[in-house]
Parts: sequence; structure tokens; C-alpha cells
Amino acid sequence: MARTRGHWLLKSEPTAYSIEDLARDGQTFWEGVRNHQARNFLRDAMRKGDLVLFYHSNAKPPGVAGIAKVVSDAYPDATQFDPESRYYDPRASRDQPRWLVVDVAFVACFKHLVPLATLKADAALEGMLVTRRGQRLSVQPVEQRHYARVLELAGHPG
DNA sequence: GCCAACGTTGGC
DNA sequence: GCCAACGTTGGC
Repeated sequence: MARTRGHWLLKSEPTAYSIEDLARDGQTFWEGVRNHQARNFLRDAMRKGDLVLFYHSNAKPPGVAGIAKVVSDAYPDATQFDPESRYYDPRASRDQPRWLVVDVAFVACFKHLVPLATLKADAALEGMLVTRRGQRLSVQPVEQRHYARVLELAGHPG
């Protein structure tokens, strides 16, 4: 049986990189993940073709801004080797990289952002990780039914 | 600006 | 291995 397409939520501060930036670029490296749990999701569970809710964190208001798609498997994050990068990790080496990226492509920008407050208030989204207090993980798995519901709330077709 | 919730670091 | 101190994330 073929693997079911996965669904994810990726957080980005829009002042650093927004859905509009992704729309302009078409595709980007999802660099700078420096949390082991998030890294393990990239490595072990994320697959080419998976769909992504693009979440604007530290925004006013925070919320889901659009949709992206995973277009590569995980591979070493080049910024870990670059002393000039804010993501530099002196413990990483080319032989033994510690951090990974995936390539992510633009799919759609919601007409209106779906605010976190709306997600929290929606009974159908109960249990969705991002609605949980203190949930800081920047790469989160999303249940298919939650993904579909967020698109519904965004008034986004199919 | 405040602070909860973690994750990391480093002394022991 | 324990744990206190510290730093970061990120909502409010």
C-alpha cells in the first residue's frame, strides 16, 4: 500500500521569511532548524510531496498564511558549516552533519490569514499541536483532517 | 514588556 | 546523572 501523503506545519517569522517571500522565490531551503525533534521529523517522516501549512509566528496576529509543498528529501543544512551564518554549528562537520533541510515550494497564499485564535476556537481542531499552550516546535506533524479543516477555515478550495 | 515552557549548558 | 542557571521561542 502506498504511503499516505503527509501533512505538516512549518513556522516562520514573517519578518525573516514570509509566505509572500516564498511566493516570490517559488522555492526555498528550509534552513536553520536547530531542534532535535524538529530535525528528526525532517529526517524520518517528511517526504517529497507532503503538504505544508505555512505558519507566521511572532506576527500580529500569528496564524496560517498559506500552503507549501515538500519537494525534496532531507539533506545536510549548508548553514551549519558556515562560520558567517547565524546557524553555524562548530560541532558539525561535512562528514558528520548534525542538521538537515528540505526544499519547500510555494503552493498558495490564503486570501486571508487564519489566525491562531481562530484555530484555538475551532472545535474540529482540538488537539492540533499548534493550538497547545507553550508549543514551540517549528516543524509539527498535522493530521489530515486538521489540515483539511484549516483550508476550510481559510475558504481555500479543495 | 511579561512570562510560560522548554532546551541547553556546565558545575558538581 | 542531577539540577540550577540561563537563553530562546513566541503568545499575549
